[in-house]
Amino acid sequence: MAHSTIPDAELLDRLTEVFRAYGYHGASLSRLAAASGLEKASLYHRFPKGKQQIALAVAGGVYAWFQQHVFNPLKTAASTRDKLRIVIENLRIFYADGTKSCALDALSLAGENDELAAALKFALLAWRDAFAQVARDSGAPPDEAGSRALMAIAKIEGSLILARVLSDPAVFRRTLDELPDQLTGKAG
Amino acid sequence: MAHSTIPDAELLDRLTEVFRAYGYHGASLSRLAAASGLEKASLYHRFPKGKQQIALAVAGGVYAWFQQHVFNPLKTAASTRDKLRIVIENLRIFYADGTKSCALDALSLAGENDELAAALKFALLAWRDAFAQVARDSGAPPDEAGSRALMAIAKIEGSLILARVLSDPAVFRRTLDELPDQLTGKAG
DNA sequence: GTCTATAGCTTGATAGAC
DNA sequence: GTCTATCAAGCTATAGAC
Repeated sequence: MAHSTIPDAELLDRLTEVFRAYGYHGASLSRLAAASGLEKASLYHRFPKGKQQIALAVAGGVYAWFQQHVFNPLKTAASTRDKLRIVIENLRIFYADGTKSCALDALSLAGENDELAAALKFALLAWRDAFAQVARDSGAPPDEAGSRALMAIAKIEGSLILARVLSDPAVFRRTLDELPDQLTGKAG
Repeated sequence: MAHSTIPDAELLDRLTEVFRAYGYHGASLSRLAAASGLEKASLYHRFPKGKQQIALAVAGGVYAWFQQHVFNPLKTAASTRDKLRIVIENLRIFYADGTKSCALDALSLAGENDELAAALKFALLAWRDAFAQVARDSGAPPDEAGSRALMAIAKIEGSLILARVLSDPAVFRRTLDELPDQLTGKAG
């Protein structure tokens, strides 16, 4: 991609925003082209298999972001409190304080797209495992830790829907505030 | 089947399923026609303003269902425990044990559609108020009751996304199991 | 009230110039 | 690597027969 006028990372970011805002079916090639600043034919040059490949790249990009800003920080030797403070701040940034949807939600109504569905499932399981480790560190048994992690993720996902419908990020903010207690078991 | 009129309620149910399965943009007139058994022109006879009107009717139908099977049961004089048992069973039915999406989620990425957005917000606030009353009945102050209600709804919505991505309804089931404690404050 | 047929636009995708 | 131009198929929506 040496001669590209727009860097790959920047391009992927812009494409991601379209999928998060409109969902899989609503993210048309026209919208993707307009948002990226490229023409449709140029998008096909970079993603020869078209929209499915773009969606898969978006899912992969989001996974990579989470790996760097959520999963990896939780694996350091820092205290649970310090790690969670960083991760919560990063989640606040990723979801733009509750104003942007989760890619997991936006992409999971794609219909016939097994590869994408598998990628979303893989990413979600990695997220669960990262959160579950926090629960284990605070004394939860393995299966309880996994359930607690999934519940915490469910609250985040759900609060983003509510923030969207209500045009009010308050529920999302409270969810992030409660995340430490949620994972460490001080609340159900 | 040809030339036989379909009852309004049955028709609305089938249209609703398409929106819940594919989202607003993915629910094309062709899919709506195929699922309803009517031709596109017949759908326009019943909904002259087209897809926007269908989506609005779907939102209204879901609201009516919730009013009858969730909001009203919570207003009876029965015990909190008994009321919640009924409501939880009805939610399990509506979401088909976690295999069907929430209309709130599926319709809220519609883009430019202020009327639909307002209807979704209205329905969600009614749901919040119904759950909040349960929290108040168990001693929560008004604003805490409202927050607790929204959190409970967020968990339901989020667990449906997770169930969809994981193809596993376990998280949704656990969310429903925890709903009574969630609302009455025995868990955060 | 439902149908067939079709209009006009948008979609995902391709060909070929530069 | 990006562009203009184009295609067939799909889209929302309409007209008019029965």
